[in-house]
Amino acid sequence: MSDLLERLRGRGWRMTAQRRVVAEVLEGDHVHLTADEVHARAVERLPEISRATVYNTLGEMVSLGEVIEVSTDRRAKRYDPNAHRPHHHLVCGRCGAIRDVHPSGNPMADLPDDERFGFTVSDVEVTYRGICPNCAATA
Amino acid sequence: MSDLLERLRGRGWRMTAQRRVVAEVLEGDHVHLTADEVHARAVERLPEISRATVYNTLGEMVSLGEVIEVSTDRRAKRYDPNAHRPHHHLVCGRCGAIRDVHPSGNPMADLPDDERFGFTVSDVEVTYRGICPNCAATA
DNA sequence: TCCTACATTGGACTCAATCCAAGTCAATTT
DNA sequence: AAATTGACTTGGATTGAGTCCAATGTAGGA
Repeated sequence: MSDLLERLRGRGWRMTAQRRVVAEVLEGDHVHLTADEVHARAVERLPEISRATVYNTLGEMVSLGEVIEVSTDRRAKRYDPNAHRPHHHLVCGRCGAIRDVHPSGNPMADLPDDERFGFTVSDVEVTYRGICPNCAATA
Repeated sequence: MSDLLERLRGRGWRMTAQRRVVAEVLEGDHVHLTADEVHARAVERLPEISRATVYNTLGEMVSLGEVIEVSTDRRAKRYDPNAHRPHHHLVCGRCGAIRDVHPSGNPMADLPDDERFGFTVSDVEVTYRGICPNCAATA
């Protein structure tokens, strides 16, 4: 069931009720919750969990590489448990909805040496922006 | 001289000392200043200019399409006057330095229809991340 | 020159996130 | 099973970036 939880346990992560609940809340595909949304859902299962703990826990999952931090706009960061398969994001500019996408092509290979300015380039992030069908209907 | 200033004037933009100074501060290539940095430099020329005005003015230049807002991390937004030529960004994860880059390839064409989820996709942003030579030396 | 619609100001406010010192607890040790 | 202890949690204060707003100033047209 809890894929993420299993992965975390497998890393010898110290388990607490709070951490378990946060991990459970993050299960699923196309899940991109903000810290506040995670907190709201966590509170349903564990009423006394604090915001600080949610922030701490999410931050650690990110450090462990089991969750990806997605910052597509100036609003709150979103947390994506889909860390096992490389992917990019498609974002609705109106409501902020996010979908995981897997474009063809290899943008890393598209950056010529003479445009690297001596940087050690380690990562590329591609963000597609547009309007989701839902917002388009409510234009 | 001031390319940006000319473009803005040409659009019938009401000119004030504050707006002129902000436009002047933004001249150049690979310029990616934060609002606060723009304010600091503007104050040197016009001591009484306020932060609010810098924010307002930058915001308007962005609406006019003459300046691009670059938000590559959770730190302050940066403002890029290079709005005439499409480009992407290479960012140093350590110090936040930014370079404009022009990768080959067309990421827009790389997103298959069945991965668009009904969105009207209007834009793609590619962000390369790494470490700049300067930070690499000071490892 | 006068007028007025638009621009500027600075201080209060918001929102997301981080910090911190005190209290709590999971897991190891005895 | 109890003691131990270093890691985890808490909530309130704080930070940082940015926005808002009512009062004041001014560019540019008549």
